[in-house]
Amino acid sequence: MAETELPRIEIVEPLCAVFRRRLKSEGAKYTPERAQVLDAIIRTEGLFEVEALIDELRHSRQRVSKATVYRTIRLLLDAGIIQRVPFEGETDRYQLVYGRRPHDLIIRTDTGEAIPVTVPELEAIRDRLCAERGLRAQSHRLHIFASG
Amino acid sequence: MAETELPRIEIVEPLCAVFRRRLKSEGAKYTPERAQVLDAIIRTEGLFEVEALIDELRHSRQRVSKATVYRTIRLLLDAGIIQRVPFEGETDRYQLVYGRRPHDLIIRTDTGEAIPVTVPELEAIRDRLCAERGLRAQSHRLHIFASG
DNA sequence: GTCGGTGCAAATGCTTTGCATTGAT
DNA sequence: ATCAATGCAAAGCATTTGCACCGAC
Repeated sequence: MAETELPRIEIVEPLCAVFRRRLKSEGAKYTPERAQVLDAIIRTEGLFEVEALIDELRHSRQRVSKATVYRTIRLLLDAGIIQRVPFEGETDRYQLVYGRRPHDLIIRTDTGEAIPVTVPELEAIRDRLCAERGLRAQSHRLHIFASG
Repeated sequence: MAETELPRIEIVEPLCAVFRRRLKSEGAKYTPERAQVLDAIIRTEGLFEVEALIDELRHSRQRVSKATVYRTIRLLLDAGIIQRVPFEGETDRYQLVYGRRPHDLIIRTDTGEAIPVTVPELEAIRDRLCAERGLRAQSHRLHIFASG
């Protein structure tokens, strides 16, 4: 399952099914609120902030409270479906990662826009650097700051 | 000035002088409290958290209030002497960067230790990625998470 | 005496939590 | 009935800010 090709792999199974299965496996429920949160995230391009998500959901048919949004985000993190992307000083953003390569980012310093990119050779580099020091690489994060 | 050799350049001038000059240039003062904060940071190995810095300073001869620590950190950031390193979910850490190459880091998830590394080929990669999109790369940051 | 700097305590803003209620099986 | 999920409001934290006081030039 997953994690094979380059920029983005074929997702053979809808994300909501992945999430539902995950929840079921730990005795939790796939509720309308949780579905609503996941849907809103899937509709998102690139990074999102929790506040934007909450706004988005405010106008959705199934109202979802702020507390539930935060709780669902934690579940999605634990499930490996989304990933937190820390920003300096600013509030954390999140992005979908399930079935995708972990994103590297180009962040435009003029517009603030974050452009996901994939740098395949980075994994070899990082593994080598860690191996040289007797460590095992777990993940990495590359932020490139640029302007137009 | 500075910014030349690889892992770390010779610093011809003490950091406190750099800071003092910077402050003077904007009509601000190099106070004992600010000196104390900078000293504590210099004594630090690698990354530090604000809370640890405050603790450290609590036992120093010149007491420094929490507010002043935060205010001084902002000044040091603006001066390019330290850099904020965001961590997922956790509170931000900081590190000295003045007179050093922008660090790439291996961060040990087991011990919290931050190991500066330099990945020369990264600059070519980042320039290429930006050029492909009509952008100009300014800087980058690579954090590799690993454990022993 | 004018300015900036400091410490304190209060305020802020994001996130989490306690608790009573609700809903599904 | 049981067990988890929800919404709300309150609590928690790290950080920032307002303000009165202090010290250097």
